[in-house]
Amino acid sequence: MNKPLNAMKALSDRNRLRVVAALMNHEELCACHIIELLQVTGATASRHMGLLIRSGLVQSRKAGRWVHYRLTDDFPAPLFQWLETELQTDPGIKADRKALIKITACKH
Amino acid sequence: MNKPLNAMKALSDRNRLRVVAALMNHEELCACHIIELLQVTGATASRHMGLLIRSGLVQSRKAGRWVHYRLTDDFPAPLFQWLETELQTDPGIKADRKALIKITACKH
DNA sequence: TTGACATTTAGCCAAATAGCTAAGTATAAA
DNA sequence: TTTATACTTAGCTATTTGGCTAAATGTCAA
Repeated sequence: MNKPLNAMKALSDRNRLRVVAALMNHEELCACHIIELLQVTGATASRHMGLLIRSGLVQSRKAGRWVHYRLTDDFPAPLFQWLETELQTDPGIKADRKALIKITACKH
Repeated sequence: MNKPLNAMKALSDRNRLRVVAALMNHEELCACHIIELLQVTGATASRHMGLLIRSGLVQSRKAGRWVHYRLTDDFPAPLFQWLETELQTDPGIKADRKALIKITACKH
């Protein structure tokens, strides 16, 4: 039961859940976007993303100095659907989405 | 995002995930069944069940000296579906299901 | 009412985890 | 080649969490 257990562990932290919610709306986000969104140090963001990658929910792509993250192609569909309905109306997530408009405005 | 976050936290522990998997197959389980399944003290089982209840995934029914647990009526359907597919073939869960046949044989 | 039993709560300890700073690695630009 | 930038890794600290034992609560039976 390690696969679902690791997925649950990955999503059991507020900041990681915020990142996944952001990636459900953004196809791809750069590390610096995530740092900006969560308001944590790069080191902290990097550790969260590493854990999400090891859980199999997120994948990364290195482009020059930048790393871009996205949900994996086989992100579990039922999980996606459930999160979508649960988070759609959440005030915190809505605030994040608003913030991301500005954050992603400067492209890399 | 507290509701999904608390659900994820509830399911991010191996023993609690095992209990939920068991309840997906059993309609209702007594505290003593869960103690027997997990091989932990009553106190530990009670704390896990309290957390599952506060997460909204499980409800309890007191019958005399015994407490029976079941999944809540509004256990998120997509989550149920995902867990079902993920856990169906899991060796640990299959072993639990086998063990539960004997454990639940003596009724309260 | 007393005693036995089922569960919960309180309190302790060890392990895990989220945050930080500082140091290391890798890439691009000067 | 040197410097600056983007990210990761290592190592530290504070907090959380899962296990236990012991004590408390609640219910049934004698």
